[in-house]
Amino acid sequence: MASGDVIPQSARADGTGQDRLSLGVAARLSRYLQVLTQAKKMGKETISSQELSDYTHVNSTQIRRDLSGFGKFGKRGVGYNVDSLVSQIRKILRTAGQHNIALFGAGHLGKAIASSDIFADHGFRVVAIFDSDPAKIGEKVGTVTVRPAEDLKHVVSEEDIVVGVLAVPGAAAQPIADQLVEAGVKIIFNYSEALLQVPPEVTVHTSSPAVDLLYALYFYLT
Amino acid sequence: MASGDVIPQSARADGTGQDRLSLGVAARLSRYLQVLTQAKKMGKETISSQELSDYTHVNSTQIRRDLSGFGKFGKRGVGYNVDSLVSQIRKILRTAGQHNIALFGAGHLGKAIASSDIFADHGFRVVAIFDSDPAKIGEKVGTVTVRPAEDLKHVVSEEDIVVGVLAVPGAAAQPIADQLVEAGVKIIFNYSEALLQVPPEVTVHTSSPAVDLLYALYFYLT
DNA sequence: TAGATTGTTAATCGATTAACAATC
DNA sequence: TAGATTGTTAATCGATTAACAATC
Repeated sequence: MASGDVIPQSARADGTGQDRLSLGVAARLSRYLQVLTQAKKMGKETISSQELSDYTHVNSTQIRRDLSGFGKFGKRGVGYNVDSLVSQIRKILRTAGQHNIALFGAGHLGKAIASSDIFADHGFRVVAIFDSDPAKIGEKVGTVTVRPAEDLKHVVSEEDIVVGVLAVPGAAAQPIADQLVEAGVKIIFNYSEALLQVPPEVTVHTSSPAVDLLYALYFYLT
Repeated sequence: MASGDVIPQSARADGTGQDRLSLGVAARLSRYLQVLTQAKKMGKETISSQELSDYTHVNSTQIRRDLSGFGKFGKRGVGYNVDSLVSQIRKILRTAGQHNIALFGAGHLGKAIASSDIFADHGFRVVAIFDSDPAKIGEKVGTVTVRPAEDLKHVVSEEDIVVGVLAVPGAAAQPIADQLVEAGVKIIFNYSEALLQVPPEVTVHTSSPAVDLLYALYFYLT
């Protein structure tokens, strides 16, 4: 009834191929990738499982285990080569390519997202920005021009967009989600606080910084 | 060496009291809280474990299990009362009160955060905003005036701030994190892509929307 | 009552960790 | 060589799930 869940099958993390990764392995590999991407920017050439552990809060044994399931990527006594580990993980996650995303909402949040490196670093490109406020149409955000909501369907198919990002107020989120679904978007990234109703084949990820904060606070308070 | 990790002890989720919750239970309870808060806004009075499951992507049996460890909060055949479940979970997470947060960076992202309900809904109040750009000092963001970085230490102790939120470019993040640590902040919420080095008693949470997206994409692509 | 949903059990599966030989 | 760190094993612990009696 609600957001389309990701239904994983049992997975073998042994690198033998066709099976899906388990939810946990896929999530952790994504996190390693984030740290590695950043480590690369900082000019780091190798990284140990212990360093990765410090940054991801994942046990170092588990990191070595996760990685060794797909090959012998490390050098004993040295660690992992950052560059080659990045490409290995990208290959495993099959996210080596470029992916186009559409952003909805050209307010402060939308502008922050469009101008940040966060998505760009991982191969996501904001190729279209929409807003329902006529005053914002035509405005430039970075190199992209804000378009009216009516263009959505057309742009989604034209530009091969699979991810829609909602940077709008909670009250506006559901109607836009409906439009995205109708236009064929399969992944919705929801930055509003609204709970979205979508068909089961669509995945909704709701960003929840306050939830993360509550969680961090619990361990601080106890 | 890196971000301070949260080191949980073994926990009994049986409501008998003093022990810490496990990482998993605390994380899930936080997510239930987010959904319940939103459901309440939408005027919902009761909610079933199945509905909670639809929105959180957590198995409904596990939700009932998580909750029943602390008491019999539900009514068979009916579900859980939203209001009372919110206060029960707040009690369990010991986050029933107000918490003050300091925000660093008055750019698009900072403004988006300060004006959103996301933190406010969960009892977090942005009581101070800092920026290192002299041009921004004195500017109003919502009801809060942007202050110079020099005020940081003074404000943190004055206003009883435990959480610092970084909404600054990656290159600026580490020096500000250092200042926050020096001022006594114990939880840093990092919206930049930088990897932060902090002492072990400080918890860093790095927001990683692109990582979440990579992860969602993997399951879409396979 | 009939239908729905909780609370709980029992069985399984995956995550986690310590330890250490292999080896760079 | 000596030190460091991987790759891997084995043992444990917690998460997950199906199933169903209890009961609203």
